[in-house]
Amino acid sequence: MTAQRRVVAEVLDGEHVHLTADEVHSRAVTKLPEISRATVYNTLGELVSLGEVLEVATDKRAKRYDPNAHRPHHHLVCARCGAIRDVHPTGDPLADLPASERFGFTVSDVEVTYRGVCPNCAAA
Amino acid sequence: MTAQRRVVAEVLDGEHVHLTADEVHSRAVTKLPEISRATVYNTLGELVSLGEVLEVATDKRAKRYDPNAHRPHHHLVCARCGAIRDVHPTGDPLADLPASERFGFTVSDVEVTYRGVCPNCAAA
DNA sequence: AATCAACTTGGACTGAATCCAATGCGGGGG
DNA sequence: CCCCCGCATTGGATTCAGTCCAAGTTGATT
Repeated sequence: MTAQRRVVAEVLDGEHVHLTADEVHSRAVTKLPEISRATVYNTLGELVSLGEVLEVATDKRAKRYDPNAHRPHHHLVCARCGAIRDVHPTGDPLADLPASERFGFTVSDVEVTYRGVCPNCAAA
Repeated sequence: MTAQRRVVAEVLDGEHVHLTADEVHSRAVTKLPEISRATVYNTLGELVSLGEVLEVATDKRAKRYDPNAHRPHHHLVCARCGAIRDVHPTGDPLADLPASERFGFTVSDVEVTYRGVCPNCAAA
């Protein structure tokens, strides 16, 4: 546990939004000016493999990092502005995939992305 | 409708797999050697806005293009090799998102990605 | 045959992410 | 207490996907 990793963890923990790696980096820089982008990427990668943080790839722009890895949830994305909210649907989508549709895969996870237009963009 | 667009459409129609733009391009080149990457991107973009083809962004590598746009379906992705299969779950995930979880969004679409390990990779 | 708009081309450019060689740092053994 | 080794960090170069743009073609219309 180095100063750099602590700073990255703090940034993620501080704001419960979905930051890009570059956003994490620029916030980290304010706390530890000499931290490099490579280290942010490394640390984010480790946090992801530790299961502490989730990668979200809702658009094909930058990946976003979701610190809320422990409570299962899905995402609601605005098609206009890209805003992301965590949502908790009822029901279990995994149960909706019958064995005949699994093609021998060992299915371990499911990711649901709802798309729509947020109130802000709808008003504009 | 130009020769270039016909070729792109043929490539997509020919193999019902999920190709990247570059894969579409290299297949298109075998049929029409002077076709450029830019044209493939343009044409894919148009097909997407016409609703003839779907973009799939399962990982953060290249977008993939799914010619099966007319029958609603979702995707099952192998976490190891990246293979993608179309699947048809039962139930309607849109119905599983209560109004209280919509935060005022006009929700129009939902995309479900199942992740697991395919039989091939499980064997290896 | 002339005109003009739409399409295509290819090369430059951008943004995101990764790679890599060099440097720095910290903790354990002497 | 100091040195040394290994791991972490750095930052610059590189890759990869995708977009942009100015110039060149094509083809439809008249």
